[in-house]
Amino acid sequence: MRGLSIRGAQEEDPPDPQLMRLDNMLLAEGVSGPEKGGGSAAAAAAAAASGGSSDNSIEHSDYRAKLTQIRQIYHTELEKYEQACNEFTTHVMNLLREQSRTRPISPKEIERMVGIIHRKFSSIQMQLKQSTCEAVMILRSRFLDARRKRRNFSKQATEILNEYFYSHLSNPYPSEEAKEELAKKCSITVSQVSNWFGNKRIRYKKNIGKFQEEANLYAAKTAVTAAHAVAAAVQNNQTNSPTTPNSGSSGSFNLPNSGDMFMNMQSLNGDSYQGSQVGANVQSQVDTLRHVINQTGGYSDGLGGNSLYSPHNLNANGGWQDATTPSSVTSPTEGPGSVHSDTSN
DNA sequence: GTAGATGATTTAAC
DNA sequence: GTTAAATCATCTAC
Repeated sequence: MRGLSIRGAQEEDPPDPQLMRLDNMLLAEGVSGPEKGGGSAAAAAAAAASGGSSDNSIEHSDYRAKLTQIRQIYHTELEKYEQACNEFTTHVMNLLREQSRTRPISPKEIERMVGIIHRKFSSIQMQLKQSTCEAVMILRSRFLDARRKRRNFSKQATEILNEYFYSHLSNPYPSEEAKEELAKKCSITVSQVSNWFGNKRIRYKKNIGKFQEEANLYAAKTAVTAAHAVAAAVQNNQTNSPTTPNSGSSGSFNLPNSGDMFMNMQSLNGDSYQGSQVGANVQSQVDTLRHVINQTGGYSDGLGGNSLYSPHNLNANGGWQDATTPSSVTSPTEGPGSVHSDTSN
């Protein structure tokens, strides 16, 4: 009859904070909101976190596809529950209507019954929302956790990074510009470059012997180039004006002021070119050359702890022995802890 | 399946 | 903010 309405019961429902929280989350994740652009915020955040890799869009669409799947399931289930709720309410109302023929039924009693039904169904709905939220959280954490989809860098990228590392072994702290350059060359992000150098430094330091072979490889690889470049630099220095002969594609790595290593190299070779006038790429090549000279002249026992290559790079504390290490007399400006700029212009 | 390699993250120091 | 160091999670070669 007229009194048999379910509206009253719905209006009486106090706003459940837990339910509100779930609703808000589902809305934010694009599960319960408008159809278009669902979960875009989360996907965008995840995309940003993934570091902008080339397969980013694929994973992005994968995320969206899965989110859509969750959304569909949620809506189907929600619809089912609502339908079941309505059907059951109608059924109970019909029963009450029939009963009203035999006994008087007050509107309050009807309201109470409807209230019970709704509470039951809303608790089911709450469970649905909760499990949907959990599903979204799992999906999101899987998508956001970069470690789960770690990809090794390409061989070329690793080579570029290694070349830089071993040719700057005296101070393997690329400046921001150098990092950007390397990132561009390797098609990775600057933070990936930083990560790589962080990992490389610590792993190299921990086991120099293990990396000796690799160091030799990269040193030999660039030895010819270094020899040519140094020769050219010397020639330039003798014949040309003091302008920096810096046309390397790897950017300009200038030597601000000669360090121990560099000075050693000068005496080692007997050459007398000035570090401040030669492009810093030469300095890296000097590193390489020195290593090659040491390696060919020295005896490698495989452990490398006291090899000719490593000790000049690492100080007693395990830090990198650099020309600009604070303990050094020459230049107390740089070293671990500050952004190094052996490539400063 | 496993060991080692490797990229990413976390924590603490600076 | 960057860094070292430890750790995690995944990849890769066997």
